[in-house]
Amino acid sequence: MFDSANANRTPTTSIDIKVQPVTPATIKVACSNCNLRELCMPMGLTQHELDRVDEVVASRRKVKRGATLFRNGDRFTSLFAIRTGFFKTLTASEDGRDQVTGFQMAGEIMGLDGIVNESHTCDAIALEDAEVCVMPFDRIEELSREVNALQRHVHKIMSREIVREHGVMVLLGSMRAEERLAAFLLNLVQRLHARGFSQSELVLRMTREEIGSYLGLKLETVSRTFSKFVDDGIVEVRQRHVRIVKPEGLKLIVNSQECR
Amino acid sequence: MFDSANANRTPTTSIDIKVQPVTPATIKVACSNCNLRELCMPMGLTQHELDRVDEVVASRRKVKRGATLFRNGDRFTSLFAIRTGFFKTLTASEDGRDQVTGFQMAGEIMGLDGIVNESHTCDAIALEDAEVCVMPFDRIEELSREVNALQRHVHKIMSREIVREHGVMVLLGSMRAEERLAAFLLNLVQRLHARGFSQSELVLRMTREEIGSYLGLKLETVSRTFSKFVDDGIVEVRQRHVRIVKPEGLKLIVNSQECR
DNA sequence: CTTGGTACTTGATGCACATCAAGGCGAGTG
DNA sequence: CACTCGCCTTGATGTGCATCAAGTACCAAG
Repeated sequence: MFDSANANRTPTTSIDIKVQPVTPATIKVACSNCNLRELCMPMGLTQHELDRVDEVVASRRKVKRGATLFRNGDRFTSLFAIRTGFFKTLTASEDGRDQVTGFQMAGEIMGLDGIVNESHTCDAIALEDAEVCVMPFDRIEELSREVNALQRHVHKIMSREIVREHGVMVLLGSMRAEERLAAFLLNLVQRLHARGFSQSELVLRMTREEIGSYLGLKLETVSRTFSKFVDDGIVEVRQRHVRIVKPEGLKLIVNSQECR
Repeated sequence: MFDSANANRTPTTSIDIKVQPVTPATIKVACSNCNLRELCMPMGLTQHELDRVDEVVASRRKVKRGATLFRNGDRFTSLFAIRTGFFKTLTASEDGRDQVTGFQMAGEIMGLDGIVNESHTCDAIALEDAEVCVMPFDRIEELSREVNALQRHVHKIMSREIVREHGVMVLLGSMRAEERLAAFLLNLVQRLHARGFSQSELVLRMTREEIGSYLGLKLETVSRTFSKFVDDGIVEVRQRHVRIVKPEGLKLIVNSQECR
């Protein structure tokens, strides 16, 4: 399960959203040999279990930059593991107010919100061309009854999401603008680093407005705060290219909590 | 499973925290005849499944007002279903900043945050004398491999928590003080109403400061906002006793979104 | 090249909420 | 009864961020 990003993939045309059934004819691109498996697969499986887990991915789907993977109100059937690309999830309250509730990158799972009412409660939109593994949820449930490690893994993924959101609540409820942005940047590089990217350089896939929406700030405030960090020599910013010069500087800001 | 609050309970002394093993000697207080089962049990079980689910609750535990059920760093072993009483959960970031991340009432489940790392990441503190059902998580996992409805139920509970937190993120990220408090009150009465209490009257179990912490506001702001609602004739407030005079007034405030 | 559009930056001003400060109310206690 | 303590209310003032506004940089299309 949770197969994502592999060099061996079938060539595809660039139709906006395309479903590729996984059949014997398709070149085998299984979770078991996916290079993201440490990120999204349960560890310590037997070979037999690994083979079973491969069955979870029903198909793959390409999502063009700007396209929607699923949207609020869509019937829930599957979870999605990101193979490549970058997403945002948008939650809309009844009254039209909407807000970015997360940014997801390769190896992360989307769609957990849909389980309760069998219908999604947020929109998932690709911020760059992406490919996801489609994992029908009833198949996940079926298999996780048989493979204990998979069952535990599913529980952990959901629990991790709950804990992550606790962190965002603390951020939104008690941090000042500089602290929020510093925490955001640190979180991003940390996740990118876990995927083999630089610890100090990153390319933002989202606009200032999207960052602001996520952090509960206006885009002008995000921009100003970036500028302040640059003035203070903590980061260098050119467009969406960010280079963290003093990571300790950011950590210091997050832990300062002079306010509230 | 998820047995909570029942009239038939064994008499206990008032030792601060007390564990009551469920043995044949104990008067039978099973989920299957718990009056909260519609809230926290999967529906549509066969009698046999019901009997199995009863086994999930290993013991019960009383928690005095102000006492801690579990705290950040405690080893995770069990989920807790509230039988009676009212809790808050507090999340503390490394730097000592802490924040109320939720208020839980009878029929609700606590401890989901502990699954990922097998250790709790928040404190659960009783706001009034309470009793919880202790449900060892490995027993839940074991049984949910056999009872499909239970498996689905566990997934739904976790997904529901994720969706709830999305709502809080929107609240914290985009609402003004009045909107936050109005949304908070509406949420509370709605949940209380589902438990058979009044739709218009409620007793707050938490201080203004705790409400403020949850809503990302200072206690003075919470107090002032209450006063404003009283001036506008939307609610009546006497201490922690709140009477909602115009529920539409509150709904209007939540949906106004004039700001941000 | 020019043109247009989107994303971003920066300045000026205003406002919502925090902060600081001074009581008031109710409950428990000596 | 007075006393204390925790919790709450209310006023005065300050400030962090939103809002409004103008202008710049970059990119894609003509």
